[in-house]
Amino acid sequence: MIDLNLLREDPAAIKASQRARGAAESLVDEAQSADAAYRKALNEFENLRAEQNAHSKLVAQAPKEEKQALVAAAQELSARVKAADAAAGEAQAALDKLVWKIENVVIDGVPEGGEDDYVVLKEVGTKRDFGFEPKDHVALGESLDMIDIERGAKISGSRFYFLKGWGARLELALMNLALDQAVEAGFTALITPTLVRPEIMAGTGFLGAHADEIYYLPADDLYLTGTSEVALAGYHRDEIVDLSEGPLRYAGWSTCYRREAGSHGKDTRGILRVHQFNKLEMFAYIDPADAEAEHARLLAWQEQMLQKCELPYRVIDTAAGDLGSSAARKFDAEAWVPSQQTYRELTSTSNCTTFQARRLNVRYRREDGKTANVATLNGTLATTRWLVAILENHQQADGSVCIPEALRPYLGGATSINPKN
RNA sequence: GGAGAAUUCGCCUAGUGGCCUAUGGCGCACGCUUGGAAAGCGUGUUGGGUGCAAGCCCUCAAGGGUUCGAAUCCCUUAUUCUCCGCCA
Repeated sequence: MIDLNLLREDPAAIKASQRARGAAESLVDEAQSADAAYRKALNEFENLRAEQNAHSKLVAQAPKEEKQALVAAAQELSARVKAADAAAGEAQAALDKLVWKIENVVIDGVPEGGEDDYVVLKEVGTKRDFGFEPKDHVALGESLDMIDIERGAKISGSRFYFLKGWGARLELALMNLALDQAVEAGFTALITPTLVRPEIMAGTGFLGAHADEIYYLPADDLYLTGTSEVALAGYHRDEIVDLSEGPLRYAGWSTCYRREAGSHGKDTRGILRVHQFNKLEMFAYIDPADAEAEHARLLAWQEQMLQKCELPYRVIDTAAGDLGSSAARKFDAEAWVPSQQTYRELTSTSNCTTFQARRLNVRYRREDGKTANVATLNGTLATTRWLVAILENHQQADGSVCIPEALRPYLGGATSINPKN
């Protein structure tokens, strides 16, 4: 949620952000008056409560014969306190409802507009001139016996698959390469729960507009997470974390589950868009003043991984309207996919500033001893989707796939994956 | 799945309806003492809300309830532990 102080002091900034996102500006005015009403109601309740507390002391100390009269007065006061309490509670609920609808305030420089209004920040690497008709990852996965989509569908339905042989090994190699890089950079490795309680799902903002993207287990009232970000963000919920030795950085590995409810007919071929995949996610808790610098670092680590996998890619600055509600800025790195002659997202990194931490109540102690909300940031370091780009970009004319050097130590030193016959 | 016990400040702990504006210890911080340290002594030490401020309000796992008044009584939920049962 947004900072209420900002709502009081600089509502114009929030309005500008809402405008850039194409979201309702009127929410800001509504929230402001709800805030004023809440504070008024709270004040009335607190004054009455103070009166009641004082009166209660009189009752306790009064001699027996006076007690009855005092209690009678207290009863009447008690009723008024109860009413004021209820009114304040309602005012707060009304305020919360409005405030929760306001999305994070975008950072200056984020392009305005929607999905197609991104700005390309850079293009790195060269797209290969194959000199032959490159196969797509489905054909490669099949001929190299790495990806079995048919049997995936037989077992679990569409958008499921088996990774087999070199496919399974390549996936684990990729995850291990990413994990080792993260650990070397100072991240703490975490394997996270993938089933979480409703309040964690809601707290991380995933139960909002995209609730139908999420698998839910009604018998247990648990949600399957679409990213370990959920568990990583919830990890320090209701805590005052120690940032005196620098930011807390976690590298969370988990399987991710997504219903892909809104994408029927989109990317139906192959493993580009699937219901279940693995992901290594970076997550940082940091002093808000350092958040933008950390965002740049996360992006740099992502680029490092892409370069280790020897993939041509570009980096885009996502437009305001295409940001998640928690993100104040988002960079995506997209790898070139030869069979589609287009760039496809392999990583995404969001700076959530204090928005997510405020909702999850994660704070740190500042140098002046006061507590304040931390900033949280997240970013992908590897996912199953990377296999698509790796297979397609490194395929050879003879149908084999050359293994990027950085991955070889994780694959017993193998240099290429070859067809059986 | 069944039965029982527990949850109080970073940690341990006192507390069975008004004197709890929550006890004591450990730890931590600051001060005194010291050549310096330890010990000792003293002071401080949960967070949050609201207000220009003084202050006031909330916070004893969470949420409800009873009561003029709840850490304390009742209900629900969560978590932990013990025992029994079941089990890949």
